[in-house]
Amino acid sequence: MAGRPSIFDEEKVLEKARELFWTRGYEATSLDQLLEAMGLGKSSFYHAFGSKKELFEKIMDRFVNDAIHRLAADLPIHPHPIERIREFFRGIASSPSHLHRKGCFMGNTVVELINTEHSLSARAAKKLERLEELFRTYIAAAQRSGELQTKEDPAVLALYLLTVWNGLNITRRVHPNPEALRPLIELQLQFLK
Amino acid sequence: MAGRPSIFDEEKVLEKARELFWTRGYEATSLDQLLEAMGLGKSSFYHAFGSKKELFEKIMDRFVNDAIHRLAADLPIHPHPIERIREFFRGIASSPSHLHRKGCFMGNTVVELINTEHSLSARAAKKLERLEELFRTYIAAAQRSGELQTKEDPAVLALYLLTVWNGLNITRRVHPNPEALRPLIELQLQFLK
DNA sequence: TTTATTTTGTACCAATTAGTACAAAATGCG
DNA sequence: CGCATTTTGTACTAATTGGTACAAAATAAA
Repeated sequence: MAGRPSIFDEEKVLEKARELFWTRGYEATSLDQLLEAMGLGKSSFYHAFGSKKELFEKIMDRFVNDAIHRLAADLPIHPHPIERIREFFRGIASSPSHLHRKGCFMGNTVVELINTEHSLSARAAKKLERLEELFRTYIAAAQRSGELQTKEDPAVLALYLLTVWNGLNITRRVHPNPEALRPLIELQLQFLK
Repeated sequence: MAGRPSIFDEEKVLEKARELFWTRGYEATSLDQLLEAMGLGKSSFYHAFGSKKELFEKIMDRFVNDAIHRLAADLPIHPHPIERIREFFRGIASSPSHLHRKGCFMGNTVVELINTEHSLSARAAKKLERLEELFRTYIAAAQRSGELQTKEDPAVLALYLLTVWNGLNITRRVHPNPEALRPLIELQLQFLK
């Protein structure tokens, strides 16, 4: 227990790497771009993170998607969880355009890597399943509490919401304007009543 | 008007290339993989297609997404166009698993290249807009003919269907089984009445 | 059969890819 | 201090990336 102290703050350096991976994807993010953004030398990088792939895995596990994370944190303390879910989706419409272009980190990863780096794609898919589970849990609870009247199977409704999320994250790339997205989202949310 | 005859059938060779691009994506498909699959030498390749990027553009323009193409061909001759659209979506559930893994060529392209090869991503986005227009046209017609009772704005309904399509093409990667997809799709189609 | 035209095969290229080897530097502990 | 331990910087690799140069091959028309 001694050794030369490391210069970098792991938290900050991972954040920089995530930003790059999120916007450019896995393959299109080169090691040199990572090193530059993280402010690390090659030696420190490999010593600390092992490989590009391991770094990517670590980032997926740590941050998941910001949005998912925030939602998961908010739901248990919200008096009307379903309303919080509605806000989750409504927020998409008013996002700044650079967020439209980034879309969903996990969705992007599933799409990009499913036939080339399947283990990474599957790992991302599991995060999306966690989001789906989150939806299912709170939908079921809301049906019991009376916040939701619908008799639809919570599992199907949850999968529906996941698909809305996935769909919006492509559609918002095609139509990055709130005027198009807002009525679309309101329509989609009509199943949540 | 003379010259050495070319060995390859352009149609077949483009089909091979599309298959590769569709499953692996743009970046992850190397020139060597293309040459091998197409059965061409480098010289013939560059002479005939210019560059990897131009080839990709040509393929996008020519084939678009198979599914979109077939739908666009069927709709004008179908007695109940909306029912044809429903079948379009129901077909997803019963697709073989290799199609689940491929997803939508244009959706994949929008996602992969939006921050790295923006012109290609935008080109793909335009194809998706064509699909959206197709939906809008036939929804509006069905409202006039009485096949649809809903009073929802055809533009919003069309964007909704595009988003369902986009969403399913990610969700089907996470849940490639018909038992999960079928009730989901039926739920989503309830707006089409 | 020459000639213009087009396609093809081979060799080559500079740049970039992810990743390693290894010694020097910087610490805490005994 | 001196030593074990850890992190860092520099140099180096082997493989792969997309793309070019150029001459040989194969044709149709004159």
